[in-house]
Amino acid sequence: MDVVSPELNSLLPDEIMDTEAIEEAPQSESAAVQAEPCYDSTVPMETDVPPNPSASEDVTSTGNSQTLLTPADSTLSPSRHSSILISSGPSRLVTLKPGLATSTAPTKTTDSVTGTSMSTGGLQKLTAPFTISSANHQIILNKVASSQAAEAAKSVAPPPQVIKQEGQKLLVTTIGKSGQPIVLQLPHAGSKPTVVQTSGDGKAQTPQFKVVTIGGASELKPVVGSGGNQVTAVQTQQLKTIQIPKKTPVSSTAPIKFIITKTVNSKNLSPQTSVTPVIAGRVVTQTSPVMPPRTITLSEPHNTNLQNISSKKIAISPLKTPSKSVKPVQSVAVGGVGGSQFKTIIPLATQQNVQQIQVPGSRFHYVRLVTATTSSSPGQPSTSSVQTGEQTGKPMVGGTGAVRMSVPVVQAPTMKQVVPKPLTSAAQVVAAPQTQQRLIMPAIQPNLTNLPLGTVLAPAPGGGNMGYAVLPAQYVTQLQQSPFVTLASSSGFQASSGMQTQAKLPLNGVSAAETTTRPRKPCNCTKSQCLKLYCDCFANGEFCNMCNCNNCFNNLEHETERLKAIKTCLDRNPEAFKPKIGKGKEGESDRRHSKGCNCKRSGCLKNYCECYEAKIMCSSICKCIGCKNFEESPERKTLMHLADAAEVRVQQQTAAKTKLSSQISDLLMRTTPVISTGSGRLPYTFLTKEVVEATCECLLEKARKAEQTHQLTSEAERVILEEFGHCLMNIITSAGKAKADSASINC
DNA sequence: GAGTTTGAAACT
DNA sequence: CAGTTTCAAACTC
Repeated sequence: MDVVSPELNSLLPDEIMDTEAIEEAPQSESAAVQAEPCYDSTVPMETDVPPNPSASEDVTSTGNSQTLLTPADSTLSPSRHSSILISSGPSRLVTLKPGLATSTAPTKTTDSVTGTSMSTGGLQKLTAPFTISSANHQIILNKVASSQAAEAAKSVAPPPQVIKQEGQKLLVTTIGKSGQPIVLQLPHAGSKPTVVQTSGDGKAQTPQFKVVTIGGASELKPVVGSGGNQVTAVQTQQLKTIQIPKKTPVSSTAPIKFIITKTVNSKNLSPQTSVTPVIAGRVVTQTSPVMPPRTITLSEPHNTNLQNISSKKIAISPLKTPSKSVKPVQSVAVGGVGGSQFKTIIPLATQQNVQQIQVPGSRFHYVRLVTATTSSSPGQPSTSSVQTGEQTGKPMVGGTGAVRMSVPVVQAPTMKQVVPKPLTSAAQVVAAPQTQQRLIMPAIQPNLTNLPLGTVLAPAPGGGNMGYAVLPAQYVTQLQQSPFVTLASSSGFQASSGMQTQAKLPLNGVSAAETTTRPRKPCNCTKSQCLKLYCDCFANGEFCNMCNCNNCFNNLEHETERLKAIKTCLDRNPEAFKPKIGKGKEGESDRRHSKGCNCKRSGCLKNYCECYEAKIMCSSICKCIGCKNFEESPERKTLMHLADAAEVRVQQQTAAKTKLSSQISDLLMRTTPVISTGSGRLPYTFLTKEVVEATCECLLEKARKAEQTHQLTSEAERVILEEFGHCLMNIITSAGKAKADSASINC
């Protein structure tokens, strides 16, 4: 996953900036694209979004928090001049207005599909005409709730984001604010790519899956992320899903998605892409009277090399007038994709949600999904009412919740390349306040051309809770499997101290520490705000999670500060975020400290020493004094033996405890259900009330007989005691018998 | 748990 | 680049 943000552009060193993109990015708008109708109605997309029975129909919700996206024109006829403008109002309304496309987008819109939305009662109307302009290779998602918003979007355009990816399943989720359109730049076969292409050897292109989620209605931000994967098999379809969840709580959000299905003809290698709307998780097929898919042609090299993916670009930029100063354009080049893997996407349809996620064991421990959710409509179930479909746009309320979408994705062992490219040098200076991308970089590389997976767009300074996240499939999958994620996502995860507190909340009666796998130890920073390398969390590119730090800024709430801190660290040391323990020179140990230690008093045999802590020996680059951390060191060997012995001992103890606990539990489970009474008495407890009463009856009977026979008191006592003894024996015998029976039954 | 030690990071 | 300071983890009691 890569993160690119306008702010980051300004923060990152100059060397990472690709000036070529600056020059070429504006040209993409004028790129000519041949639009071809796509007749492939199949959508090879896997999603677990609950199908909406009336997906093709208007869906209404009682809250204003719902996002409505309805194409007025039910026919998404193939258009060669198509641009999609999706404008959403501050009330989480998503409207599609073709008119905006021509006015705000620097593209010519000759053919447009418009959609309208209605508000019923508490619902807000959504007039959602939109246009798909294939001529310009752009899909512009503009969020304009009102005329003012539309104007604002026109006048104040955030820096466009150009994302180029190759063979990478791309998932982009975002929750933008109003007035910020998102333009999806579709590369043209004949047009020059605005972004430097890193692959493409002329072979067949592998399928790509791009999912763009625009959460919330208040703001749309250009965000694009991607991950690169190697293509292992030829695929004939590519999916691009644009998901537009609203800024409403999960329970009331109806994500609107566009599934762009790319079909590559194996014969003529002419890629075709169809845009299919998905409402409330239901794909509106071509047969749908509401939103028939549109077909556009993607300009992609007809590569046959599966290992390389042709250049596909997605430019997400605000609608801005051409006269405006050019805003920075960021490009993401993605490596090849292949194989079959599912990428799970978690929509950001949460209320004012700042989600922090850490993936245990993953190189990138966090993925941030931020939503600028405003008020939510209480009582809006995910299965909101769906109105009958009409040709006009229809509001819909989709199930929010943890909408999960899985698309085939191939693992990408290789790094994808992110090449941020401002259109102009001045573009960097022009910090779009609307642009609230959020950057989350698990491990920030000094050179963005080699960003690791996990890059996330970050918001501009002063930005709200809007954000975008590009989630590699494997991480998202892990996220959903993580209890922590569930906890965070379900409770409006708060960053900073609140986040930490919340993360510690017990989960199902078990402490979070027991149920959540934490990638590392919690930090205890007090003065560094967790924004310096003193903080292990920060140094490892992680958010603080379940830490004990104070005044923590290493969270989503302080991404601006965090970005600055990252920039500062990178300025100071470009290798700051790279692993310290790496492979040494040839002939040396496979693992060694990149910088070496400087220990003076510890003899490098304590955890103060980073080499020793990493369980590696000091190397020639270490500047330690009195080092004892070398191969032949007797002290080291002794320590190693002691450590090994201690470890074995601990393991044995742990195993013994586990075994004992298991046995006890097993024993209880076996006996309790069978023998215990309804009152919950433990097994073998046969001195129940009934047994005691019966015993007493027996004793009293003996007493009565002794009295009737005028026996001596001593004789009566003897008889009664004997009877008591008999009773006890019966009890013991019965208990033993019952135990044996229960054991046999359970076994 | 409080205090000390240590060395990396940050600063000058 | 070197010396100093700051910082948080490791360690000791």
